[in-house]
Amino acid sequence: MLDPARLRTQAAEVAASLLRRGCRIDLDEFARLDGEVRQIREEAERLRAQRNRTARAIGEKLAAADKAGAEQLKREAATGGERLEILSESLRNAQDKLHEFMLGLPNLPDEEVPDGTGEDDNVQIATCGKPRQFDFPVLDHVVLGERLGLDFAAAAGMAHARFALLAGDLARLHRALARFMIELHVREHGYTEYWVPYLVNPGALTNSGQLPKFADQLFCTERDSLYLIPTAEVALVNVFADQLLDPKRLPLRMVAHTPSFRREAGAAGLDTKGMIRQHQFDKVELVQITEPAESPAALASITAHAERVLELLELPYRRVELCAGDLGEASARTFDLEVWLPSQQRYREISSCSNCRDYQARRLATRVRRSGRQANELVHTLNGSGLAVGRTLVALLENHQQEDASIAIPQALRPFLGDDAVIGRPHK
RNA sequence: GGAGAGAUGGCCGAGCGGUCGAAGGCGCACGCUUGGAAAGCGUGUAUACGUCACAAGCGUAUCGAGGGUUCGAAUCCCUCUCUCUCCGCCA
Repeated sequence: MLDPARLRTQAAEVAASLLRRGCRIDLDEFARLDGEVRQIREEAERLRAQRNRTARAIGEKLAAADKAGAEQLKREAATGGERLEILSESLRNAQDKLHEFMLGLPNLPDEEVPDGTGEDDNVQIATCGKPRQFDFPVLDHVVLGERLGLDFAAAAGMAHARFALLAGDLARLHRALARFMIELHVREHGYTEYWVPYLVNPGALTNSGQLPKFADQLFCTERDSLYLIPTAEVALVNVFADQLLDPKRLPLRMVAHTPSFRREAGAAGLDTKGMIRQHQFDKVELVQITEPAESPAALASITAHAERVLELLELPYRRVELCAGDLGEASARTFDLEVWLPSQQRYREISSCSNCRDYQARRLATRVRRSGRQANELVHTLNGSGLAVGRTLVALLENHQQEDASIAIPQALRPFLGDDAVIGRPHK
């Protein structure tokens, strides 16, 4: 959510900023809704102040044993209640409308964010690692995976399209990857591990920015009105909802390994083959909660933490900065990490690291306590995938395949895989 | 799912129709004390919104949430949510 005060005082700047990401705000509508709220509230507060004064006076009369005076005041106070009731009702309505309007607005892009309207305008910042030259025909992860225990038919049979099932060494590899990532972030990057609910209520999703706009992308349990998390970010960021934090506790670094569930509505025809785009995928998610001034540095750190995973797994990748038009709803600035896929001869997203500044914090009401007469402040929140486990599995299979279709395991991962150096060697 | 108990400020905990935004303690901040620290002593310390200069002051709201009774509700009534205990079921 944007700062309503800023929208009042710097309307033109806000509108221009939103326009960069392709969002046209109706400033007149805002002014109308906001003005209505303020006008009604002013009158309601005046009436309430009057009522409170009278009630206090009655109390004083009674304390002074002035029964007659108290009765007199009571008679006066009896009128005017209906007007206040009407005002309260319309105030509630006006506030709801304003709130709904505000919930529809995305975050403002940071000034450094490049212009652009979509994916094609994103800016490559760096490439890291060289795509390997193969001296044999490369196989894609579906062919490689099926040899090892990847089974889409079984998954579709028991669930639906866009679900996968892993067996044997592939399931072991998947588990090893997740453990490797989370241990790295906990032991070397200073994150605290969380284990969180995979079903959350609408309030949690509104706080993190998924609702009300993106309900279509979420799986919902009809009977209980709970939603499956589309990312652990939702759960992690809500841990500190409604809290006033001691600045000494910041920055908070949190990591969780969870499944993520996405309906992928509107993605018909995209990545229909393979494990790239699934309804359910595991992800190791990083979240940082920081002092406002620290969030730019934190974005750099969270991105570096995700990159470290790719480096240790010896996977070639590049870092891309999203243009204003491609930013996620809550993000002010985002770096995507894209891993090289030999079968596709291109880089594919494997991590997205975002600084949401105070956009989520405002909905969450997560603040830092300031001493003296300084006003308390909203924290900044950041999130990044460190990494998407399924896509990492895909990248690992393809990049580390050998001529006999077995998979070489990078050194750093071996301790998590019973020290195996290769998996899927053909049987003699 | 059944029965009972509870939900108060950053935390603990009193209050059970009026001057209660709320005693007391802890914590925290500042000061005194000290060679320095601890202890001790003193002072201060809820949040959000409005007005306004993001000051002071003033006003409004907030004692789990929503409704009700009343001139007036943390306190009384109703509904809901959550937590705990016991029973049932169960990975």
